[in-house]
Amino acid sequence: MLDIKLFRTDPELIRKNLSKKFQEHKLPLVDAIIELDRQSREARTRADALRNRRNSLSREIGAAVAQGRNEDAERDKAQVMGMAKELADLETLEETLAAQVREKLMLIPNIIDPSVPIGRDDRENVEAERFGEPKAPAFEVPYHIDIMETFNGIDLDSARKTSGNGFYYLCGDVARLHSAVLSYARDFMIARGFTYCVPPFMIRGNVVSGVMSFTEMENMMYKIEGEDLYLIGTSEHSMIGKFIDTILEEETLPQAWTSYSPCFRREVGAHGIEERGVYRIHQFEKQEMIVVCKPEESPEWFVRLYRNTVDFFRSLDIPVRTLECCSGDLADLKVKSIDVEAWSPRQRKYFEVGSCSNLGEAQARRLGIRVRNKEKGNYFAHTLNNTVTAPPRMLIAFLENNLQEDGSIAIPAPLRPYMGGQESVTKG
RNA sequence: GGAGAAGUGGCCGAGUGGUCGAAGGCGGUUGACUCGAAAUCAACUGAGGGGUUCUGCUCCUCCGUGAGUUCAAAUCUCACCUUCUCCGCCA
Repeated sequence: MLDIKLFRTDPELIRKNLSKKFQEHKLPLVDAIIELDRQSREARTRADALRNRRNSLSREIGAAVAQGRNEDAERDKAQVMGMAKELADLETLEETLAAQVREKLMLIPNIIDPSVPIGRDDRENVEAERFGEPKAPAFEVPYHIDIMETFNGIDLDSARKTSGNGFYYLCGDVARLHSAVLSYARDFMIARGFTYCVPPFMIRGNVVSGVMSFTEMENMMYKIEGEDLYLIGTSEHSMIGKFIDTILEEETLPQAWTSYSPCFRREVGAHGIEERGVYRIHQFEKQEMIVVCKPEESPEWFVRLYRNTVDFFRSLDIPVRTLECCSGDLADLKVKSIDVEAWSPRQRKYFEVGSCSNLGEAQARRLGIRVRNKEKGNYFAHTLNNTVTAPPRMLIAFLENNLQEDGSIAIPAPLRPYMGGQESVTKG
């Protein structure tokens, strides 16, 4: 969501940005917004004048009544009532116009960072950097579910029976690996100065509609029957929601949080739930990071955030690369976004394990997350978020990359304390 | 689940129809005093928006949300939302 003032001062910037994002069909909206805003202000100015007149007359009536000048009071009352209709009509107009402006404003994408590569869709995303040599073992790497099954580590049949497709039972060492990865990720982020947080796993409807669009809400969120509560799709929802309609003291910034939560996603209209696998599922767990900071610091934080994920995966000996999201693939709210992808020795390609986004002030503007500043006036904070790791999916990369020829799984040193000191997991 | 109470500025808290955007206190900023932001004293200190001859002036809106009564609503009426306390139940 952009500042309406930008439409008054620099509409050309908005138009160019639309072209970069291949959303030329929204160009007429810009002129529509400018015109509606003009009408809106005009209505407001006229209504303000009438309200001013009404207020001063009301004060006079008060004084007249107090002094027993009833004729004066009655005369002024008649005057106020005489303009009541006009004012009521104007106020309706004000509301209608303001709502129209807001509605259209929501459709205009955020101004993207100059560094974002121009492209139409995800096929034009650009590889930025590789970390670690992609592994190509001499032996065949099985499908991740098959690897898990050799350890009796997954039971999808039972999960389908109890919960349906898109759920899983993780068992034994695989379940322990899952928890170990999360615990390690938590400590990894704490060591880097982030504050650990376990947030609510359900949030109210008004928070949901604040943090995402209506279609996103329909496609992602599970609603609790009979309650105004939704299961979170990521802890970012509760973590950012925590700041809704607050004015932060400047010295409390930056706020760097790492949060844990289960995540629930309906995945309607997405790519569907994977039949056999834990790549895309209805329920998973995730260690997340979010940052609320001053505008001038957000580009620097963006780099720090995705580097955390890269370093985390590298510490587990998993090769990764970063993929720059191109202009056309970038969600409307985002200024810049980069995916972290892990290497799959089985598929011999990288696949997404995390996504880092800088939302600029767009999210903060929408949610009313401001920073107090007496000299310059209060301003909107910048918000960012990034995945540390989401284990069911990251386990795919973990198992494939650490699989030994004898079928055992090597446990990289940093993870061993969380696995009872084991150096490897073997078939039992 | 049952009963009761309450929602006011960064925080606490007064305010039951007109000069109330709102007493008082805390916190904060600035100044005086001082070796010293320890104490004391003084001034200032909510948010959003419009207009403008623009770093000033001015106007409008906001006291949980929405509707209503009235010339006029923080204050009266109705509905809703939320929170708290006690009892019951339970990890």
